[in-house]
Amino acid sequence: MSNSSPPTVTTEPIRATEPAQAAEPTLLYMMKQLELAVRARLEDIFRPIGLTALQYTALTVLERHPNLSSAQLARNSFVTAQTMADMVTALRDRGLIARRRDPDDLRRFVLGLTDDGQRLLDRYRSEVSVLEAAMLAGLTPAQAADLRVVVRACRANLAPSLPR
Amino acid sequence: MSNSSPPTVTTEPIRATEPAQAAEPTLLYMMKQLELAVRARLEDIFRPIGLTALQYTALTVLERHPNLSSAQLARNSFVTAQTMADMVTALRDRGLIARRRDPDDLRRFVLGLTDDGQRLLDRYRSEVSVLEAAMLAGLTPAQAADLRVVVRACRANLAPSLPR
DNA sequence: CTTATTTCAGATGAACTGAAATGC
DNA sequence: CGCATTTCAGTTTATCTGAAATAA
Repeated sequence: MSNSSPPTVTTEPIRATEPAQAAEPTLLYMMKQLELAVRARLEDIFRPIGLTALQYTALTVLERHPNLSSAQLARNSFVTAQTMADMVTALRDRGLIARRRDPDDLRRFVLGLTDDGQRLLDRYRSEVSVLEAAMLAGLTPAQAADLRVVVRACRANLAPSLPR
Repeated sequence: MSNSSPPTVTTEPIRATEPAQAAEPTLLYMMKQLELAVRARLEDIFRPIGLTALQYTALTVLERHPNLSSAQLARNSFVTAQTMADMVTALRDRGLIARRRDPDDLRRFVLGLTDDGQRLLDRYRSEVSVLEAAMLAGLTPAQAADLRVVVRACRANLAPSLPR
């Protein structure tokens, strides 16, 4: 899609008034902005090796929870099973993950990191930690610890079905 | 793209080991999960009226900061100017925002909510507040207040160029 | 019989890059 | 001149919906 409507020089319909109230953004908005900033930094880190932030995230999930199926991973990431299937294919083609049939449920393929995948995570762990540290700069250790607890609680409130 | 490689029943390359360590997700990951959950809820709220979460967010930004240009709005949202131009067109076509030339810089069009746009925000404000409250359920008022402060600090650390 | 998982196929929309016109 | 903003044009890529095969 491209832009369409003519360059009408509208003069009236805009609400003229300036910063009426002090303009405090909602917490939801600030969190979204923060997530966007984090994601941009993560993309910067992984762009050189052609990995998206979502793919990197999937690898870290598989590190903590091996033997998930692609469908489970999809629910975890709020995407459809078909979308995750494509991402799993990409990561398998790069040799970062592999899969085998679940002996207990022959419909499922369970996923896991390959040695290459594990090495990749090991190689970038410190760089990601540096990013996290940069984000938390200036906070007291207590504030940082509290942030973990509170974010976990918020996540549980809104997505109780998610593991952990 | 669709899936390609043959259904190779891989048996070996998977690292067999189970939950080696206690598997504590990184703070970055938990925040991403939380943001995904929030966004899914926002999409649920605004899907009935055909508004994306990004579009709604743009409206709230214009409410707090009238007279931004499309390019400024783009930088705020971490998208290109072209992408934001399309979104601005969509919102103008729906009559939710309008624009006029900036008298001080004739290259720019400054944006603002129309009365319809303002009414839409007013109509949904309580629903979004309910979502925010649901997210914060079970937290003490002090924890919730601290979350604001800490998120703002984190955002400033990673995106110092952003307004506020 | 119903449901979950995977896979194939196609459609859509949201984002991008490149380039031009205009004005600072 | 260089830079910012807007706009036009085309492309890519990620996501979706729909449907089928297999197995619980």
